[in-house]
Amino acid sequence: MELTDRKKQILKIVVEGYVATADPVGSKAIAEKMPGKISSATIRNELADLVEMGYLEQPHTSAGRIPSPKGYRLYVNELMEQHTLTAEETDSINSALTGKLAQVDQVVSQAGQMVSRFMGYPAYAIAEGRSDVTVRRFELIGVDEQSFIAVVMLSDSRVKSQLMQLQLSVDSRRLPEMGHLLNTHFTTIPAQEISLRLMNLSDQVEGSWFLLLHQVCDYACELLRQASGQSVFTGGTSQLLKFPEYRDVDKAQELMSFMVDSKENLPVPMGDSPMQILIGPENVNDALKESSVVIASYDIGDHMRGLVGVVGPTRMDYATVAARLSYFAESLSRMFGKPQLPTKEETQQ
Amino acid sequence: MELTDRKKQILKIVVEGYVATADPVGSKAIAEKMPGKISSATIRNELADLVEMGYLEQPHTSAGRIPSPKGYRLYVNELMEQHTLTAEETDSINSALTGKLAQVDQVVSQAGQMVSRFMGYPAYAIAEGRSDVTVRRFELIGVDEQSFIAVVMLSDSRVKSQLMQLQLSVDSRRLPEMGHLLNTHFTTIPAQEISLRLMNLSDQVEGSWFLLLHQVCDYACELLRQASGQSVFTGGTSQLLKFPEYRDVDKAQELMSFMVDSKENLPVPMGDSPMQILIGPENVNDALKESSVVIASYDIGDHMRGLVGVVGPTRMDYATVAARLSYFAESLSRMFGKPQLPTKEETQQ
DNA sequence: CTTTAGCACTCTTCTCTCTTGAGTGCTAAA
DNA sequence: TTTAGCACTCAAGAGAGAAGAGTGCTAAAG
Repeated sequence: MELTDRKKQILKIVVEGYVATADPVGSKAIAEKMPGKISSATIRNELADLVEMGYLEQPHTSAGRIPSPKGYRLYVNELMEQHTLTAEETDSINSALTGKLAQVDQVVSQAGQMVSRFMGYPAYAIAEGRSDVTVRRFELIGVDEQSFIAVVMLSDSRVKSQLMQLQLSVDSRRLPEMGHLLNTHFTTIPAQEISLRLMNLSDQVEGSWFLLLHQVCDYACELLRQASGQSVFTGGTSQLLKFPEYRDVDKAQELMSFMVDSKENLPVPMGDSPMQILIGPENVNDALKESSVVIASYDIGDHMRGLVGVVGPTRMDYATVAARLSYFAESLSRMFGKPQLPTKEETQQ
Repeated sequence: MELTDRKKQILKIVVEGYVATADPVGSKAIAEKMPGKISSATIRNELADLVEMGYLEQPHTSAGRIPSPKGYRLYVNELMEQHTLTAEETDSINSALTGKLAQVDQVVSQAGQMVSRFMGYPAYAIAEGRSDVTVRRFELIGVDEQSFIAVVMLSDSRVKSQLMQLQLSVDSRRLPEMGHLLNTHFTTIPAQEISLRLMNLSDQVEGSWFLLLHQVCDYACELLRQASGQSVFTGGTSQLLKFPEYRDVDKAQELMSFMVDSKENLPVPMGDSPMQILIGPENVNDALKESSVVIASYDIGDHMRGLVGVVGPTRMDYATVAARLSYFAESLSRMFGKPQLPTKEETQQ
């Protein structure tokens, strides 16, 4: 059977009607929205075809039609009109972002909540870890006889620091020397290597100083470990409850606790496309089989990517969500996409 | 009318029965749990008295009784038996805490979720800000011709650092000099003062270096601002849905969005008691009038306090929650209560 | 004066049935 | 191929009846 233009148009009306009201759409309502005068009977014939082809479903014999996942997919791929953002929409995204631009880390952890607020759906943000992060530089700053600050600069240009106690009172004038030792032996190597080399040094450095090195190296390893693990932040899960498809408390809780407790299993985009839409059963994870996810990725620093995703019922306003989310992701790319340190090439010019 | 021991005992049975099952408790069930043989008719007489006195309520004429807020209050004040934690309970709290002890900031932000997990109720954590935090020390570390690291040590012993770009290429050998300038002019003073003094310096320092000072001072002011504002973290709000009193999606959403969007209004303890229980209408906030809150506070650093709270239906297992929460708070006090830097007195001994 | 047994009464909850109305599928004519 | 007409289906809502838990009251017993 052929998928005529008229069939497509009917499908589009059904999707948009159902997205707007959550009620199955009947032939009469469709007839009114179709250009030209077509009777509801004709529409019914077409609807029957669309059901047969798998683009629509009927909840029961005497209800209107609702889109099937396949129907949504066709809608998203071909029928959906580009939603152009209003000034209001872009403004509210911009203003929220400009306030918080301080630190990359913070933005990622807040992105989930921000996205959720703008989209009106639960959302999440993932910063993918990189296993190739190393320490670029150590710095030790003496504070008093019993404490010092360890500053660690990572190869992804993030800087972390922590106050540390000295177990034994030692002459802080030797701190620069220890810093030098750290910089010569423990930079640009992976975490496992750090532990190894530290062991080798245990003979060459006297006890109390070795403890200091140990403390700093532990801290560095912890940072590298954190950098290599991906971090996931969810936000606005309670927005789920406003959708009729989650009025059933058990369904709502299933998805909510999935988003909170099994964050790590939230979908990440396959391939390189900057925006991806997963509809209902297209999701691998059981908890999402009746929901849809829209994902957009953005650049962080040099070669890193982060992603933001929106979760909702399959009856999601894909056009609006996709437009807003991609704008949001582009904004983040614009803010953090450029390397934070100028590269060698740029410096030379 | 007198509140006899027997009446109290009946009240206790009603509270504990209702807390366990969420069903109104009938006279027959009570009679079976009472020591000695007392008929259900006698119990009914007592129940009628307890209702008259305001300790119990009946949802409708032919249902059992449920405790009123006043009844819960009496239970909490007098009747509740101290719940002693099992080894399992303490172990799981300890093990979760020991893993994350790295940084105070992180613990506060994760405490909400951790508490929620252990209690089985939604929870929150607040770190109260202090307005008297100042910068104790600045440190500038050159990275390359166009960037440096600003390290700021605050008077509450926290250390923060950030990578900064230089607008103009300047000789980084003068960085220590700038650091010295910052340390002599901008430490131990409040944020407003920093802005003021910076203005005064604008003449004395040449343009590009002034920009650098500006950048660092802005960062410091932002940190002080953050330190003075209180931060609130909620966790496990989706746990609400498992309680029958929140099966009504609208009620659930009201409380959930209150906990997420109006975090700042979550109750803080009055007075000095380390543990506080607010039952139903005792809560000031409308959104909490039908819920209860258990709050415990703990020490951070020298003279600071943080707090953790649990939110749930008035039908809450107060004995268990109180015991676990106070243990949790005590553990945090133990970990962070001691000043992170030894005080002068300790050093001199 | 307190406790108890007995019994009618109340009120929720569950189930079953009936009604209503939206929407369909099919047929036959245009 | 389109349309009008009509019988049919099914969910949702309203009522009615039955079941069951628990009460309140009364009168007798301790």
